[in-house]
Amino acid sequence: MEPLRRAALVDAAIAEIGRVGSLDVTVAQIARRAGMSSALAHHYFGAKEDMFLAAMRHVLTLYSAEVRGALAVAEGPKGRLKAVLVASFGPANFRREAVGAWLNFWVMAQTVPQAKRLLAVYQRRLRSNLLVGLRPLAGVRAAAIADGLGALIDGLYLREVL
Amino acid sequence: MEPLRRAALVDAAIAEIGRVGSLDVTVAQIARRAGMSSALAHHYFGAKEDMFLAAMRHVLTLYSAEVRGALAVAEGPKGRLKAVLVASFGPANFRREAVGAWLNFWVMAQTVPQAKRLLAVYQRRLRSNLLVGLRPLAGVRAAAIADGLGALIDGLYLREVL
DNA sequence: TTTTTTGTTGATTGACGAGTCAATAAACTT
DNA sequence: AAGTTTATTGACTCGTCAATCAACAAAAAA
Repeated sequence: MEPLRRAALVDAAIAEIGRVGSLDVTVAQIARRAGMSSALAHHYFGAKEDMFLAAMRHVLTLYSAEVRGALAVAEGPKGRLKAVLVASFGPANFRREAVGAWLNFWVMAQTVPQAKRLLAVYQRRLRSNLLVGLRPLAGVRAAAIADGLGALIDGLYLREVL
Repeated sequence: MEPLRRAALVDAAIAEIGRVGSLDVTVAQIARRAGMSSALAHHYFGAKEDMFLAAMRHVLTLYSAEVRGALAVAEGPKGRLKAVLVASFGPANFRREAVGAWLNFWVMAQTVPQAKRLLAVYQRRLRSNLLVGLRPLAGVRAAAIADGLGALIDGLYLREVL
């Protein structure tokens, strides 16, 4: 049961955060959506924050998988670059719920060190993925372009949230 | 007293939101920082949310003023464009506290219609300011570039938050 | 079958926080 | 001086919610 319940709770947490638009989501709400009592949610995740962190990790994992998938079939530098962009704005990342959750994970990163670390990992990986495609095309300027492109992606995503 | 108290509360709210990194800030905290009782805070702003909205309005107003100031002394399209960018990344917007507050206003915009409207006004204005500088330089493509540039600004800002 | 482990919940606790209220004080008005 | 408005607060109410616990059910192990 444990893995099933945990997965259900993680999904429910993402959906609920997305629905409400903030982290002001009660454990009871999440548990209800996942079809169980709030006590059970506490049983599987010690504290609420652990649940949120697991949810964030899950979103990030999905994103990683998508990028990896796209990169696997990409050809040449331009192809690789395009793959990252397509994956970043692919349907999985734009599942209504995930979009709403994303912004709130950002907020969480401000307070919760664990969340900050997760986000840092994601940013490093995005940067490195962009660099692979950019270096053959832009040489020394690749690093600067990757930084700008990363910010642009986040910015466009941010716009989409509203 | 009223205007003084309100201003003090708005400043305290921005500072406290920035410090804590989220909207989970108690009225008591804000009031204490502003040097008064929580009851008094409730006296001047009916509800907590009103205080937050006033704080957001204040930040946005400061930003507007800065852009206007920079545009006033700008010469030519390139100058105007640069003025908007300089103002956007100017020191006022990067006061430690304000930076932290921004992200949370974004979150608030997801839930509170008033906040959404304020943010929309800001985005429209930014876009139009960019367009003034861009149209002479890019003609028809100005609109698309302005959109991208707007997102880029937000994205860079977002990076800075972390 | 008895015992143990796993799954599950209703009820409760304890803390916290927004918003109200009654009361006091100080400042103006008449 | 008496009255009226404005400023201010401590104490309180009421609701909410995370987390715990004791109890029950059901499956697995002995």
